Amino acid sequence: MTTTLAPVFAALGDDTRWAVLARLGEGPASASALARELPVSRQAIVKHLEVLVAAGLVESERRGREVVHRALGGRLSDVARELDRIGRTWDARLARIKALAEE
Amino acid sequence: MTTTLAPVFAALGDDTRWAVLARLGEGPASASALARELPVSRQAIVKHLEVLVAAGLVESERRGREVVHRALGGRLSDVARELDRIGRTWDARLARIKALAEE
DNA sequence: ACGTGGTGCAACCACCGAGTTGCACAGGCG
DNA sequence: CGCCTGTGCAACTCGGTGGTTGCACCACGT
Repeated sequence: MTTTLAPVFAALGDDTRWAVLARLGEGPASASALARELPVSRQAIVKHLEVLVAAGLVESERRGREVVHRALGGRLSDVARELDRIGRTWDARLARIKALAEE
Repeated sequence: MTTTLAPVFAALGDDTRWAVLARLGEGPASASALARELPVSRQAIVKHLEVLVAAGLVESERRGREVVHRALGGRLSDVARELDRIGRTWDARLARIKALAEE
Protein backbone atom coordinates (compact mmCIF):
# COMPACT_ATOMS: atom_id res chain seq x y z
CA MET A 1 0.00 0.00 0.00
CA THR A 2 3.04 2.19 -0.26
CA THR A 3 1.31 3.82 -3.23
CA THR A 4 4.45 4.70 -5.16
CA LEU A 5 5.85 7.85 -3.76
CA ALA A 6 6.85 9.18 -7.18
CA PRO A 7 3.61 11.13 -7.70
CA VAL A 8 4.05 12.69 -4.29
CA PHE A 9 7.39 14.18 -5.24
CA ALA A 10 6.09 15.19 -8.63
CA ALA A 11 3.41 17.08 -6.69
CA LEU A 12 5.93 18.54 -4.26
CA GLY A 13 8.23 19.64 -7.05
CA ASP A 14 6.33 22.81 -7.85
CA ASP A 15 6.80 26.05 -5.93
CA THR A 16 3.22 27.22 -6.24
CA ARG A 17 2.04 23.87 -4.97
CA TRP A 18 4.26 24.27 -1.93
CA ALA A 19 2.76 27.68 -1.33
CA VAL A 20 -0.70 26.15 -1.46
CA LEU A 21 0.33 23.37 0.91
CA ALA A 22 2.02 25.76 3.29
CA ARG A 23 -1.15 27.84 3.43
CA LEU A 24 -3.33 24.78 3.97
CA GLY A 25 -0.95 23.72 6.69
CA GLU A 26 -2.03 26.80 8.60
CA GLY A 27 -5.63 25.70 8.36
CA PRO A 28 -8.37 24.59 5.91
CA ALA A 29 -9.42 26.92 3.10
CA SER A 30 -11.47 27.05 -0.11
CA ALA A 31 -10.01 27.41 -3.60
CA SER A 32 -11.30 30.95 -3.91
CA ALA A 33 -9.78 31.90 -0.57
CA LEU A 34 -6.42 30.53 -1.66
CA ALA A 35 -6.65 32.39 -4.96
CA ARG A 36 -7.14 35.60 -3.02
CA GLU A 37 -4.02 35.03 -0.92
CA LEU A 38 -1.74 33.77 -3.69
CA PRO A 39 -0.61 35.47 -6.90
CA VAL A 40 -2.36 33.01 -9.22
CA SER A 41 -5.85 32.56 -10.59
CA ARG A 42 -8.42 30.36 -8.92
CA GLN A 43 -8.32 27.93 -11.83
CA ALA A 44 -4.61 27.42 -11.37
CA ILE A 45 -5.22 26.75 -7.68
CA VAL A 46 -7.90 24.23 -8.54
CA LYS A 47 -5.55 22.33 -10.82
CA HIS A 48 -2.87 22.25 -8.16
CA LEU A 49 -5.37 20.99 -5.62
CA GLU A 50 -6.32 18.15 -7.96
CA VAL A 51 -2.70 17.11 -8.16
CA LEU A 52 -2.27 17.33 -4.41
CA VAL A 53 -5.39 15.30 -3.76
CA ALA A 54 -4.22 12.67 -6.25
CA ALA A 55 -0.93 12.50 -4.34
CA GLY A 56 -2.84 12.00 -1.10
CA LEU A 57 -1.49 15.19 0.40
CA VAL A 58 -4.77 17.07 0.54
CA GLU A 59 -8.34 16.15 1.44
CA SER A 60 -11.38 18.01 0.12
CA GLU A 61 -14.88 18.25 1.53
CA ARG A 62 -17.96 20.04 0.21
CA ARG A 63 -19.25 22.39 2.83
CA GLY A 64 -22.43 24.05 1.64
CA ARG A 65 -21.69 25.97 -1.51
CA GLU A 66 -17.95 25.93 -1.05
CA VAL A 67 -15.35 23.19 -1.00
CA VAL A 68 -12.91 23.20 1.89
CA HIS A 69 -9.46 21.67 1.54
CA ARG A 70 -7.03 20.63 4.25
CA ALA A 71 -3.45 19.36 4.28
CA LEU A 72 -2.81 15.77 5.36
CA GLY A 73 0.36 15.80 7.42
CA GLY A 74 0.10 12.09 8.09
CA ARG A 75 0.69 11.29 4.46
CA LEU A 76 3.80 13.43 4.53
CA SER A 77 5.12 11.55 7.55
CA ASP A 78 4.47 8.24 5.81
CA VAL A 79 6.51 9.35 2.84
CA ALA A 80 9.24 10.52 5.18
CA ARG A 81 9.47 7.10 6.81
CA GLU A 82 9.72 5.43 3.43
CA LEU A 83 12.41 7.87 2.31
CA ASP A 84 14.49 7.31 5.38
CA ARG A 85 14.28 3.56 4.91
CA ILE A 86 15.54 3.83 1.34
CA GLY A 87 18.35 6.19 2.30
CA ARG A 88 19.59 3.85 4.99
CA THR A 89 19.53 0.92 2.57
CA TRP A 90 21.75 2.76 0.12
CA ASP A 91 24.29 3.70 2.72
CA ALA A 92 24.31 0.18 4.11
CA ARG A 93 25.02 -1.32 0.69
CA LEU A 94 27.73 1.21 0.05
CA ALA A 95 29.38 0.41 3.36
CA ARG A 96 29.34 -3.30 2.54
CA ILE A 97 30.96 -2.70 -0.82
CA LYS A 98 33.58 -0.50 0.74
CA ALA A 99 34.40 -3.07 3.43
CA LEU A 100 34.63 -5.74 0.77
CA ALA A 101 37.14 -3.72 -1.20
CA GLU A 102 39.36 -3.04 1.78
CA GLU A 103 41.26 -6.27 2.06
CA MET B 1 22.00 24.05 6.79
CA THR B 2 18.52 23.05 5.74
CA THR B 3 19.70 23.51 2.15
CA THR B 4 16.29 24.16 0.66
CA LEU B 5 14.60 20.90 -0.02
CA ALA B 6 12.69 22.23 -3.03
CA PRO B 7 15.32 21.14 -5.58
CA VAL B 8 15.34 17.70 -4.02
CA PHE B 9 11.66 17.19 -4.70
CA ALA B 10 12.00 18.59 -8.18
CA ALA B 11 14.75 16.02 -8.71
CA LEU B 12 12.74 13.17 -7.21
CA GLY B 13 9.69 13.99 -9.29
CA ASP B 14 10.92 12.20 -12.39
CA ASP B 15 10.56 8.46 -12.94
CA THR B 16 13.75 8.04 -14.93
CA ARG B 17 15.64 9.84 -12.19
CA TRP B 18 14.26 7.37 -9.67
CA ALA B 19 15.42 4.54 -11.88
CA VAL B 20 18.89 6.05 -11.95
CA LEU B 21 18.88 6.51 -8.20
CA ALA B 22 17.61 3.01 -7.58
CA ARG B 23 20.42 1.63 -9.71
CA LEU B 24 23.02 3.76 -7.97
CA GLY B 25 21.59 2.57 -4.69
CA GLU B 26 22.77 -0.90 -5.63
CA GLY B 27 26.29 0.39 -6.09
CA PRO B 28 28.38 3.05 -7.87
CA ALA B 29 28.33 3.23 -11.67
CA SER B 30 29.42 5.38 -14.61
CA ALA B 31 27.06 7.25 -16.90
CA SER B 32 27.76 4.88 -19.77
CA ALA B 33 27.09 1.87 -17.58
CA LEU B 34 23.76 3.36 -16.53
CA ALA B 35 22.87 4.10 -20.14
CA ARG B 36 23.43 0.45 -20.96
CA GLU B 37 21.11 -0.75 -18.22
CA LEU B 38 18.34 1.80 -18.71
CA PRO B 39 16.19 2.51 -21.78
CA VAL B 40 17.54 6.01 -22.35
CA SER B 41 20.56 7.54 -24.04
CA ARG B 42 23.75 8.33 -22.15
CA GLN B 43 23.18 12.05 -22.64
CA ALA B 44 19.82 11.83 -20.92
CA ILE B 45 21.49 10.01 -18.04
CA VAL B 46 24.14 12.69 -17.80
CA LYS B 47 21.53 15.42 -17.53
CA HIS B 48 19.69 13.53 -14.83
CA LEU B 49 22.92 13.03 -12.93
CA GLU B 50 23.58 16.77 -13.02
CA VAL B 51 20.19 17.41 -11.48
CA LEU B 52 20.73 14.75 -8.83
CA VAL B 53 24.15 16.11 -7.94
CA ALA B 54 22.71 19.63 -7.68
CA ALA B 55 20.09 18.27 -5.29
CA GLY B 56 22.81 16.67 -3.19
CA LEU B 57 21.51 13.17 -3.80
CA VAL B 58 24.46 11.92 -5.82
CA GLU B 59 28.20 12.33 -5.60
CA SER B 60 30.55 12.03 -8.58
CA GLU B 61 34.22 11.21 -8.72
CA ARG B 62 36.58 10.98 -11.67
CA ARG B 63 38.22 7.59 -11.69
CA GLY B 64 40.72 7.31 -14.49
CA ARG B 65 38.95 7.88 -17.77
CA GLU B 66 35.49 7.34 -16.38
CA VAL B 67 33.38 9.17 -13.84
CA VAL B 68 31.82 7.09 -11.10
CA HIS B 69 28.59 8.20 -9.39
CA ARG B 70 27.15 7.02 -6.13
CA ALA B 71 23.89 7.66 -4.28
CA LEU B 72 23.99 9.61 -1.02
CA GLY B 73 21.49 7.97 1.30
CA GLY B 74 22.29 10.36 4.11
CA ARG B 75 20.89 13.26 2.20
CA LEU B 76 17.69 11.32 1.67
CA SER B 77 17.38 10.67 5.39
CA ASP B 78 17.91 14.36 6.12
CA VAL B 79 15.07 15.29 3.79
CA ALA B 80 12.93 12.61 5.42
CA ARG B 81 13.42 14.12 8.86
CA GLU B 82 12.48 17.56 7.58
CA LEU B 83 9.39 16.20 5.88
CA ASP B 84 8.20 14.39 8.96
CA ARG B 85 8.63 17.54 11.02
CA ILE B 86 6.45 19.54 8.62
CA GLY B 87 3.80 16.84 8.49
CA ARG B 88 3.52 16.71 12.25
CA THR B 89 3.20 20.49 12.42
CA TRP B 90 0.24 20.46 10.03
CA ASP B 91 -1.57 17.77 11.94
CA ALA B 92 -0.91 19.50 15.24
CA ARG B 93 -2.40 22.76 13.96
CA LEU B 94 -5.39 20.94 12.55
CA ALA B 95 -5.99 19.20 15.86
CA ARG B 96 -5.87 22.52 17.71
CA ILE B 97 -8.41 24.06 15.35
CA LYS B 98 -10.67 21.06 15.70
CA ALA B 99 -10.50 21.16 19.48
CA LEU B 100 -11.24 24.86 19.41
CA ALA B 101 -14.36 24.31 17.31
CA GLU B 102 -15.74 21.58 19.57
CA GLU B 103 -17.25 23.60 22.35
C1' DA C 1 -37.20 36.12 -6.58
C1' DC C 2 -32.76 38.10 -7.35
C1' DG C 3 -28.09 39.14 -6.86
C1' DT C 4 -23.64 37.57 -5.45
C1' DG C 5 -19.83 34.70 -4.44
C1' DG C 6 -18.10 29.93 -5.20
C1' DT C 7 -17.47 25.98 -8.36
C1' DG C 8 -17.00 23.39 -12.61
C1' DC C 9 -15.80 22.96 -17.46
C1' DA C 10 -13.34 23.99 -21.75
C1' DA C 11 -10.29 26.13 -24.92
C1' DC C 12 -6.17 28.13 -25.41
C1' DC C 13 -1.11 29.77 -24.92
C1' DA C 14 3.82 29.66 -23.54
C1' DC C 15 7.47 27.74 -21.63
C1' DC C 16 10.36 24.30 -19.49
C1' DG C 17 12.36 19.96 -19.52
C1' DA C 18 13.14 15.13 -21.00
C1' DG C 19 15.04 12.99 -24.73
C1' DT C 20 17.60 12.57 -29.06
C1' DT C 21 21.45 12.82 -32.47
C1' DG C 22 25.98 14.30 -34.00
C1' DC C 23 30.58 15.38 -33.31
C1' DA C 24 34.90 16.42 -30.98
C1' DC C 25 38.10 15.24 -27.28
C1' DA C 26 40.55 12.40 -23.69
C1' DG C 27 42.58 8.40 -21.62
C1' DG C 28 43.57 3.28 -21.38
C1' DC C 29 45.28 -0.80 -23.72
C1' DG C 30 46.91 -3.81 -27.40
C1' DC D 1 51.31 4.55 -32.25
C1' DG D 2 46.38 3.39 -33.30
C1' DC D 3 42.03 1.77 -31.50
C1' DC D 4 38.21 1.72 -28.59
C1' DT D 5 35.53 3.32 -24.90
C1' DG D 6 33.95 6.98 -22.05
C1' DT D 7 33.06 11.80 -21.51
C1' DG D 8 31.80 16.64 -22.84
C1' DC D 9 29.35 20.06 -25.61
C1' DA D 10 25.74 21.84 -28.66
C1' DA D 11 21.59 22.07 -31.41
C1' DC D 12 17.15 20.46 -32.00
C1' DT D 13 12.43 18.24 -31.30
C1' DC D 14 8.32 17.45 -28.84
C1' DG D 15 5.15 16.75 -25.16
C1' DG D 16 3.60 17.96 -20.62
C1' DT D 17 2.01 21.27 -17.57
C1' DG D 18 1.53 25.71 -15.24
C1' DG D 19 -1.04 29.54 -16.33
C1' DT D 20 -4.82 32.27 -18.33
C1' DT D 21 -9.62 33.81 -19.80
C1' DG D 22 -14.56 33.12 -20.59
C1' DC D 23 -18.80 31.20 -19.57
C1' DA D 24 -22.39 28.37 -17.33
C1' DC D 25 -24.24 26.70 -13.08
C1' DC D 26 -25.44 26.32 -8.23
C1' DA D 27 -26.28 27.64 -3.45
C1' DC D 28 -27.00 30.93 0.06
C1' DG D 29 -28.64 35.53 2.04
C1' DT D 30 -31.74 39.35 1.86
